Amino acid sequence: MHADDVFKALADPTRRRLLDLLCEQNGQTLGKLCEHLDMTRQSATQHLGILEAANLVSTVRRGREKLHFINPVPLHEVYERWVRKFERQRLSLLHDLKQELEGG
Amino acid sequence: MHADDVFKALADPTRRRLLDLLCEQNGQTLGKLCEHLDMTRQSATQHLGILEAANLVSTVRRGREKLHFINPVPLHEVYERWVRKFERQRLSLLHDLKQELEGG
DNA sequence: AGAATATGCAGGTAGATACCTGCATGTCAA
DNA sequence: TTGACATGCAGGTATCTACCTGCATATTCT
Repeated sequence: MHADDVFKALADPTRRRLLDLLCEQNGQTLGKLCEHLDMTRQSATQHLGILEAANLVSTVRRGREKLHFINPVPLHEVYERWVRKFERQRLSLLHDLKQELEGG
Repeated sequence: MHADDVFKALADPTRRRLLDLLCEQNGQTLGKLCEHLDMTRQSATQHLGILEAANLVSTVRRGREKLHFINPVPLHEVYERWVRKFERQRLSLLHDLKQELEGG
């Protein structure tokens, strides 16, 4: 897994919006997704390409259309590997700061 | 909460490394953190500034030193608001793709 | 076949980003 | 007070990024 690609892909609000749109209705075409975005089709294509490179979106060609599907696996892996560590130590990390602020 | 700041802050590998370093030992100074990074102190300062702006790191001055502490709260909020939605639908989202691939 | 539709590809540009160097400020300790 | 130490601040630059326009290709429908 390439954590950097996933994080970079998530860093852009348009790409998070695309994931949201696909979450509402999975398997949408490029044109359909563009209806909800305030930019040219070509720009949206680039964003979808980045999501695809990060393996967050998988595509299937159907005739002249290209269907886009969310792949939730990388998100899950990123969470497991990067976020849960901080979650586990959440209270103790806050405790460290609190103690310092109190002059510990 | 400013989700965009948090995601952008997490998009850089150096900044994720800084969070890791603070997770290992919370409350480190700038100089201490720099020992583990292959860049100038000034560059590291910028990264820490971005983490602080995203509220992922809180700082406390102690004399001429500046102590850095992780704040795990924004990470938790981002997870709750952005990741769990996909988690909940994980299996059904994969199901959509599988069905399309099988010619559904 | 020919028109309409859906997407692909090749540049071009303004602004953001991640580095850097150089110098200034503030704090501690002898 | 003075030297050493820790950090702050002001630019400067190369690269990346996100957008655009223009044109090409592929598929469907009449």
